[in-house]
Amino acid sequence: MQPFAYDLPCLAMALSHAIMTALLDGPLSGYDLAREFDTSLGFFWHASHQQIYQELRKLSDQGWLQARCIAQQGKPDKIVYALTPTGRQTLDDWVAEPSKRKPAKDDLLVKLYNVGHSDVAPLVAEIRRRREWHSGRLALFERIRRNHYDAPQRLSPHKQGIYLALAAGIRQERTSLEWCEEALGLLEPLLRDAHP
Amino acid sequence: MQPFAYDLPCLAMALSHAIMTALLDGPLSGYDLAREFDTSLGFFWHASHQQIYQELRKLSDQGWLQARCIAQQGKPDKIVYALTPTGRQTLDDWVAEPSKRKPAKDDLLVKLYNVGHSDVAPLVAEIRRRREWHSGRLALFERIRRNHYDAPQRLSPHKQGIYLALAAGIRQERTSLEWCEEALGLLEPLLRDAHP
DNA sequence: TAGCGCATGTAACGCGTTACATGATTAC
DNA sequence: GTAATCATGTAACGCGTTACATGCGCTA
Repeated sequence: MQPFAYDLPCLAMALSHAIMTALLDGPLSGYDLAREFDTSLGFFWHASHQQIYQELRKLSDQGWLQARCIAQQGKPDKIVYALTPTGRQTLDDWVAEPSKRKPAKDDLLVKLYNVGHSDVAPLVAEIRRRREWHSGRLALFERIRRNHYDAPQRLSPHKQGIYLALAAGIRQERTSLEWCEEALGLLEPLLRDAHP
Repeated sequence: MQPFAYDLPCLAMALSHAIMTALLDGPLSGYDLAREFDTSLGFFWHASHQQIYQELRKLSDQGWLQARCIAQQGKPDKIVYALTPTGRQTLDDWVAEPSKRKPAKDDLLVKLYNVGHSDVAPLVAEIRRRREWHSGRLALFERIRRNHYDAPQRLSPHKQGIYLALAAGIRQERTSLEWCEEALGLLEPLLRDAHP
């Protein structure tokens, strides 16, 4: 029954926590957060500004963030959000929960099941495009590692955590690149004997 | 403006195409499809039976699948779906479209940004759990490869496509496993100097 | 004067998950 | 009897995307 339990809407499973995580290092505005979610944390959990603003509203209503309006000169006012002690506690509780893997879904792998029935040329083109993209991503991640996370054993625990996320990204991209090479090696020969 | 355009609801971006892909090899019932999506194709694009039944309804309404009721003895009747020529064409068109990568979102990587602020013990436990899971998955995938996709160069093009999906899975799992080892190597030493 | 950066939102909609629901037959 | 397998659905809801919307100040 639970009369008068929580009327507040439930919060996004993880985005809310990702936002709170981004606020660990200090208060930020929605705009700043949106840019943060285009890089760094956003490499592993992307979010659009629309989603972020809605989430910030909910998090404030819930009491996990404290909003403060800041007047600026030459720029529009902004609203800066800070973690509250309750928010901090909620975040810690979430970190302690077991995470669920979400199986990554990829169109391309489904399309591969159509080889032999459909034309392979577009798939080859797509895999070549991905090879370029992964190679760019890999270069970016490796540059970041070289510049900020060299010698991980000597880093602070906090930076070690971030390093491990980056390391996951690097391994991921490298693997994807290698797979692209393998796939092209197998599919390119099929291009000659074209399809009906 | 487009008056009287399509009144039919838009179809699931990829699940509909995944279902049609599964029907390339012959007609199947919703139940059969649901089992298919627990293995093989489902390794790369999972779907629940609820989702599948709804999608089948839409695909039939759209004219991309043909439903036929089959009476059985000792078992409930079943509805078997087959690709129509229009469906087949739609599928081919989809394969030829460029795919969009969806950046995989993973709670765990976000949680790693909390190291140094929250307790690492639950993260270490989570990574150990994942190590076991990935290792099981890898063993499964490698068994399938050994049994059905040995010597990929000699396979038919259709099987080569499926092989490549499997190969992506194998590389993925291997990479994840290696990452788990690296992460545990870095985080386990932090367990002793425990947290406030 | 046109476009970009800063700054914040609303609305609609689709995909996916979770919970709930039914009912027959076969195997232990 | 009671659990598992076969077989098919409905309803609610939340996350995420896309499209749409506003308005100031600086630079080319």
